[in-house]
Amino acid sequence: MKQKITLSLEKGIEGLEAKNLLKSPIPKKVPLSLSVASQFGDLTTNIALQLKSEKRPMTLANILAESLKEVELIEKVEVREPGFINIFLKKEFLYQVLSWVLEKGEKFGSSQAGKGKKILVEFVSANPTGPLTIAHGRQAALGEAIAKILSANGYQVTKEYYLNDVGSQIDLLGESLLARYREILGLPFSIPADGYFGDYLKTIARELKDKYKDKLLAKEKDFFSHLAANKILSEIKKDLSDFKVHFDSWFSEEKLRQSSEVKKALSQLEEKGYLYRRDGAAWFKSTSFGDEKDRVLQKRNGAYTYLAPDIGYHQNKYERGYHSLINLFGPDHDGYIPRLKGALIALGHPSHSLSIIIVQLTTLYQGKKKLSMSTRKGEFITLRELIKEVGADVARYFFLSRKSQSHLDFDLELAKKNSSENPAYYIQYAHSRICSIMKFAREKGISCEGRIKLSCLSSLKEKEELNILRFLFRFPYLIETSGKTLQVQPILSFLQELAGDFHSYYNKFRIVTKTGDLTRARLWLTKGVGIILRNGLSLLGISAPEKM
RNA sequence: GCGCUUGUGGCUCAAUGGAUAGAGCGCUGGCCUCCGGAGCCAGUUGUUGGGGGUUCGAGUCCCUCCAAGCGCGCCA
Repeated sequence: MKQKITLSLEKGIEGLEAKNLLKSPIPKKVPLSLSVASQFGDLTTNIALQLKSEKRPMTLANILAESLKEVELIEKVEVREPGFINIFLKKEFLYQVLSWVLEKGEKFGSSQAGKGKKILVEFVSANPTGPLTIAHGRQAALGEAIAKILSANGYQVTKEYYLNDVGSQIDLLGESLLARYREILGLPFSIPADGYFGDYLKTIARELKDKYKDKLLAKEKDFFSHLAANKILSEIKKDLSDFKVHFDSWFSEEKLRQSSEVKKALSQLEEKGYLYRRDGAAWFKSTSFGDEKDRVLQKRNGAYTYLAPDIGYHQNKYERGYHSLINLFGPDHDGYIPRLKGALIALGHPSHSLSIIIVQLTTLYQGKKKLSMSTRKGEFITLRELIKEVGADVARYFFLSRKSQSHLDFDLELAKKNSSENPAYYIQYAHSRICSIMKFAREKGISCEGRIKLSCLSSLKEKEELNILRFLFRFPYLIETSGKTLQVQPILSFLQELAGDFHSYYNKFRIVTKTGDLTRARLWLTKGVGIILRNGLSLLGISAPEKM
């Protein structure tokens, strides 16, 4: 539909050009967007305001509007000051949309726009040195939703977790566990100053004592590192699975380092002249790419810095056939972006092929009280505790209710409330209400299965009904936009609005009436809303319960 | 000091550069003999942190100041 209108607008513009009314070249794209309010029609274009001409925008708009009148399914075209062209679609078109929704069901809103292009989404990637925190939870919720949205747009998406299972943090973890082990055996112990003090290591130490007594004291430090990391990793996997987040791939830094990939990437950088040696260390010339200073890749003692294997890792992503990479990082990594991106550009990858989404921190509140967190000190609310307190759906709702680059204040007290004060249930309630209506109708012997009769839908005349139909029309465009902007939050707002309009509609009109055709039409409408709510919630990873 | 992010009713948040800045919570008053009251309806609450600029049009873009969070290692 949009295409048809765009086409005839383009024709109209060519017409203007032919009459020499334009001062600027014809724009490549004609902007056509969904109207912000129903009084402005269904679709809107501001093209007349964009064109440079001797004539007033209003004059141009009126000429262009004429060219649209021919298009089928357009009810009317209005031109409003200062030069908007508002397009009203025929009711028949909206009925058609509803029948598409019912026909396509859970596929409605999906498209093949991505043409199966391979995309890799990397997120969470928390070091296996402690339990997942709520900050990771926010990333998990967001990453999962982005992956689902991209899939719905026809991309072939892989979700990957980069596992920093080697390096100084892991060494510290091992030392910390050894210390706890000695502690529990009644031996003198000391935890490294920048080690891990959380109680979870005590728990592991206790298990070791119960199983092996003091026999492990002879083991190397590495033994404890591996043991602790593996143990914690399996907890992390369990937490994610409880949060309904599933990774397709776990990429081990240790295996990466064992391979020659890191070395290879560094020598490629050297070939291209972006690597030099100074003070016995190997430096990457990241200042060539806007970084504030050059960065060390290989230390004087021969060990890699964090950046080196990370370059190798990203190079490896490209080599695996992904030409579009999306990374979710915490805000503590934002200064890190120029050097990573710089390295990838140096290796010949286009700068737009890597999108980095910074997911800001979450501050947890207990009512008015702020709860502080630090993994190393062992003071934090874990993701597990959060899910236990409020449930996965509510946690997701709050995580996704703000755009990713904003700080999130998470009020535990509000989230725990099982009542109308908790906004998380609003959409779900609409969905279960719909299921309940459908059940009621079935029990009355009214069936709305089978083919939809478009003639029957013409009973939908109320402005509330037409308004809801417009929502259904907007849904596929919403998914499309979301796939481009990688913004998840607008989907939540949309569902919230749709649920709200449906609640109002329900209170004002009866769905199941005495008139057969009207009842069937309204049930179809109700069913359609249910499908959209379900599809939308599913993209967000929130369940759509039939009963609550 | 430098960089990134944020600043919108009492609170938590919306608003592809677009038309009258919207929701929820809170507060006040109403709504089930009938499809789920975790809902609905009405009312209340705004100099979009301050100041300049670009634009037909700015909460949105640019400059500047203020405030908050985070980051500025041969840590990861």
